[in-house]
Amino acid sequence: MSQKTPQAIRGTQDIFGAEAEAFAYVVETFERIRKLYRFRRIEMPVFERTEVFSRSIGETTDVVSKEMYSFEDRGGESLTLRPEFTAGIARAYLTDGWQQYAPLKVATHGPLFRYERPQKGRYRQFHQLDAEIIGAAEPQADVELLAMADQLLKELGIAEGVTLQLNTLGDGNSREAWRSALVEHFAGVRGELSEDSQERLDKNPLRILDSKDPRDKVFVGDAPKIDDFLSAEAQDYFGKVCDGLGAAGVAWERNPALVRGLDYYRHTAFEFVTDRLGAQGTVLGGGRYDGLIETLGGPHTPAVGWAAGIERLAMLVGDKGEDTPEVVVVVEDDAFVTEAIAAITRLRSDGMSAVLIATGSPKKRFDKAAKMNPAAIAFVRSQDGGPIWGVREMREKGDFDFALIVHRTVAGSFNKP
RNA sequence: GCGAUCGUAGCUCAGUUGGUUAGAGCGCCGGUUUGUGGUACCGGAGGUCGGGGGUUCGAGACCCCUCGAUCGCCCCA
Repeated sequence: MSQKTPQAIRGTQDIFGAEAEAFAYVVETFERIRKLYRFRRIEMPVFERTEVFSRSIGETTDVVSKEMYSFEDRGGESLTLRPEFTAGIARAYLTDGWQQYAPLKVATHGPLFRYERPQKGRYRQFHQLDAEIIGAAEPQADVELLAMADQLLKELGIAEGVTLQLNTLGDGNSREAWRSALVEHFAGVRGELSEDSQERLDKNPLRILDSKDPRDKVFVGDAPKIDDFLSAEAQDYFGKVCDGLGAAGVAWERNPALVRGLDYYRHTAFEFVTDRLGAQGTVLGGGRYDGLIETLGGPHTPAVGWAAGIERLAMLVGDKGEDTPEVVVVVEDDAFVTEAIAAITRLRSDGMSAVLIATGSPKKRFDKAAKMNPAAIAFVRSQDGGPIWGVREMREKGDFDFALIVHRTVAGSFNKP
């Protein structure tokens, strides 16, 4: 290990080869699906004023104080690398006049940053797909978003082993009533809870529900259920979401312990989870955040959205492998490099992927060419002082004579022989 | 922030209870043979064994510190 080479920043990744192909495959599939559902593409800044995130998330949480990449710019302004998409999009909705397009369906993807300890499927710079519907209060919006997520996972070929867990947090009042009941329930057995959960009881009681500690699980089973606190409207809303999912053919299961840590979440909450990624099982998650836009100083605006970790999806997708070239052009005699460059240019213009090999001994050049497993190898050598082309077909490429096509192209002749 | 495991050539790894000039495969470079060519053979470059300190006659192996990686806890917008 050289002393002088700077190390990559902890939690960042250099993605290469088959992994990069899998990553691109995820993004390309998302782009295709998002158009099917008519979500409009947006590009967002990677950093915002810190308050965009701190106000929406809540000043007090650990999330804001410890887990954001915040820094001061030269003017003394506190800025933060985006830890999520939603807050920035909500800000743009207000500052860019996007309210005129409501209900607005938007999609984007890109890097996000969180100051966390890296582990499997978890990085400091990571990447997400994101889809939001802003200004739509009806349950159909939730359904459409979930149907899109479901189709995405299916088309990525990873739906097997991934399940949609669904819950409702109810409206503001339902949620509050449930929360107090939970606090009361757990406070009664406080001393028997894990240390972590005793702290959660004060800071974030809903989170006790998904504690991994067996000491807590004992009391989670008979904890109050949200269903007993839902208002008639909230119950009706959730019912319509469930019905819609049924109509859309989206399979799901109820998880009454699925919660959100932040107060602006209402009604629908969901996660697509797998057990194939160790401790980081959530592959796509989201919910309705009717309270968010108000925290940024906007009017009450219902909205719902989800985000999905690209590297987690890419891990499930598995190796996509890199394409092999269609043609490898081997320069056997260095006198004809120019001809080879002209020829490979024609190949590429005609839509064939091609690589040029012109280093090493002639023998090694052919070895290298063969190793790339191309459909054909084209080679130029000297004969009577001039260049002469040869083509060798390495594998079948359909019902046409690929070698002949390549030969015509490299030789610069498009006439019939 | 906490815990466990790990850190030997570009990559994947060997390296016996601490004992001579630290090895293999792949890759890379060169060559031989084959003379229209993927698989054979020979050779070469490349490592202060993550870094620092300590124990010892002697440390890649043992101890401490440090950095990094992996996985997990916390947190998860």
